[in-house]
Amino acid sequence: MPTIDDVARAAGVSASTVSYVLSGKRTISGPTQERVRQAIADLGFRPHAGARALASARTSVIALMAPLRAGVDVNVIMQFVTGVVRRAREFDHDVLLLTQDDMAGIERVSHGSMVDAVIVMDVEADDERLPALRGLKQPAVLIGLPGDERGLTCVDLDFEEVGRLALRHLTDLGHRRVALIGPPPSVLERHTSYAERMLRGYRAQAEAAGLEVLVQPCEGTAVGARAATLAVLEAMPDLTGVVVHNESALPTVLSTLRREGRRVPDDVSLVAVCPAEVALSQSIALTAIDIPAQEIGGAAVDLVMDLLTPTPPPRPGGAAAPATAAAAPVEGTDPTGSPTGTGPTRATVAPHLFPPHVTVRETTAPPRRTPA
Amino acid sequence: MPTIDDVARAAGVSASTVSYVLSGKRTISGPTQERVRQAIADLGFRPHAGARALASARTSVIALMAPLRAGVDVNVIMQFVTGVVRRAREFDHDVLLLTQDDMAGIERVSHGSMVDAVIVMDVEADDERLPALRGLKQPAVLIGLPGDERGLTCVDLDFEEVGRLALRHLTDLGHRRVALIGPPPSVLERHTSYAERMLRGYRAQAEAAGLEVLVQPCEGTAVGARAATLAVLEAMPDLTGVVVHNESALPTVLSTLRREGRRVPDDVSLVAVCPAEVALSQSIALTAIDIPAQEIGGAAVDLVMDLLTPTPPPRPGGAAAPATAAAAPVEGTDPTGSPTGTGPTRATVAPHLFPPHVTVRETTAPPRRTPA
DNA sequence: CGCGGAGGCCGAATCGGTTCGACCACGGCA
DNA sequence: TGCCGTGGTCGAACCGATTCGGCCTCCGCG
Repeated sequence: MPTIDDVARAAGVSASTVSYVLSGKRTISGPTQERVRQAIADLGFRPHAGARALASARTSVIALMAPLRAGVDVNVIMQFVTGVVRRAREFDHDVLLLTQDDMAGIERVSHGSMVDAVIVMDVEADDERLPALRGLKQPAVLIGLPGDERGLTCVDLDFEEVGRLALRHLTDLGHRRVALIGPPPSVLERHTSYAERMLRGYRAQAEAAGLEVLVQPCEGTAVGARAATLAVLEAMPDLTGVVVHNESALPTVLSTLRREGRRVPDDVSLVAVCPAEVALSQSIALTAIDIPAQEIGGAAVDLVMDLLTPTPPPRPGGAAAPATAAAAPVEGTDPTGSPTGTGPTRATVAPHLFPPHVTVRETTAPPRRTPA
Repeated sequence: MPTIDDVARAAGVSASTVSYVLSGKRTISGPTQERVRQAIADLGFRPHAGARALASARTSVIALMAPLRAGVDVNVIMQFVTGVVRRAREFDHDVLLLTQDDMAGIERVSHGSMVDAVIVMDVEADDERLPALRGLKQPAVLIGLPGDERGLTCVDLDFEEVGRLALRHLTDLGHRRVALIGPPPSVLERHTSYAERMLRGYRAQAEAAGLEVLVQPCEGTAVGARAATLAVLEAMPDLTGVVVHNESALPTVLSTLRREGRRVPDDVSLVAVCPAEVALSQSIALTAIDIPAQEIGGAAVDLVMDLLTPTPPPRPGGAAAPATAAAAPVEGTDPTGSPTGTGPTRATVAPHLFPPHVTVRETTAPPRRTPA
């Protein structure tokens, strides 16, 4: 493994010059750059990550805490994960994967200076990790929305709106007898952020519309899903619409409805809340509010990068911000160029929420008029 | 962030003493150790990972290449991943996640000295990454079995035996008309190691038993699985047994059989090849050859640690090997204490193959006598 | 009583980069 | 012609650990 000194020698320059060629932090003449780059290529030089981290206090690694908790669909988790990894790579960063949901992992990699930042998934309403996260020397970004997000940066789909929208789509079609098949009890008991928010929005919308609300938690197993579907059918025999917020249950919900003689969408309309891939891999293409998991993961990385770039001193005659290329959702403060001063250390920016959309596929239709 | 010097000062010793207390590589007196540990606790000292990597040439990080390829079930991948992460943590190591399947990622982290070793998943029969892997300065462990594993360390379930065993279980029960619903075409076209090996074993066993072999590739989607099931039923209407080696297809295969009037296991027996969790979360508990994905992932880490511990010079009067606590499968050369000399740099050790077992649950039974 | 050896600790070199201050040469301007 | 500014490069300090050689002390033994 050649070192920077080897490169310097080969190029006939000093080590610092090589470093500056690499980082671009000082101007180096064209010919010199050329020689240096050539030497780097010839020798196959790759800077030693540890040495770099030691000297620059930057590791080019971000930690991703993706706890595999009971009740959360692995497919969805992996969507987030790949979104994060992909986007991180575009910023020349790697991802250290933490799967334990305790704080110890975070503290270890943080205090040990193994990472530049932390992204945390599966946030709960009153997450115990919050205070520790706030105390980190590295910035932290949450995927999800805890009850108190002060001092933290958050990004997620706007699940409250998801709840409203899902129901509204059905009522707009004319459905009045609707049930929600939700996440597993364990997820709710944990007060998982997305589940509670979705539920809140759904309930609010239902009450506003004067509908009876029927909410049925549901295990992700086949038997659990079957039981939940039957329970809903029994509690509301005249139901014509279902919202399903539970990826693992979808196949069984679908087949159970069928077995019970309810055709989809003729007899009952179904709108799912899940990633598009999941909606499309079912026995029938699901009308759904797609969870853009990959995008959200990517957005989390964008936020990390924002937090990592030293706040550009707000000089008015600005060469633009160094192109973080953040395709941020339309929300919160304007991504580029803060309107006025940078504000109180950007700690109070609004959470970045992606607006949800209904994608109509093959499982929703107006209720049949006959029973009316 | 306190440094080792701060600790040394607080404890009234030199920095090297602190280091030796931490590493245990030299004897330090009891009282001194006590003072040092106290100082560490008081200050909340955590060694700087970069500095440590620089000085010791060890990062305590291992790279895991887990490409998310079309056709491989995410649940299974994640089982491996968590197995790796968990076991790595037991050895005080962290995991850097690579999801691209190109070699660039590996080379980057390897040459940059970001990791101590590499674990590679989803190996193909003639994997193009092999030569590069052999050239790495860090050890590499494959989960899977390429055609030519010389110079590489491999671990996996013995999928050839899986193929034989699955079929044998059915024939032992008396079934003679059996079909295999396999992985998606894309997986086979890539010559994915596990798929080909399973198929080979299955074919061999079928021929040995003089059975007609019917193999049906199958997409992981609901429509794909339905199509595959119907195809098999049409090609072999009198079939009484199915082997399914395709996690994502299982729910639909099951429901399709049912819809076609074939009761499981009364009319047709089904044995799956999948992780136990998957077998148990179906509408009926599947008789299956469980893929111990977590264990295999853990075993990969064990192998990494073996490769990482400097080969204990084979002195006969041995204090035992430093307890890597490897629960290795019963295979290959004896894990501890090589029978004779350490052999040619352990490059030629046999691949570590886990022996498969059939776990009988509720989907297999003898064929009904009536049609005979 | 003297010597050898082991136990326990320290000092300094080292790992491989980054970064700041300084230096040099050259061009423009007065 | 002299001075200043600037673009381009170098040298050296520094980041925070690990590790090797050496030194001192104390004990045991002859």
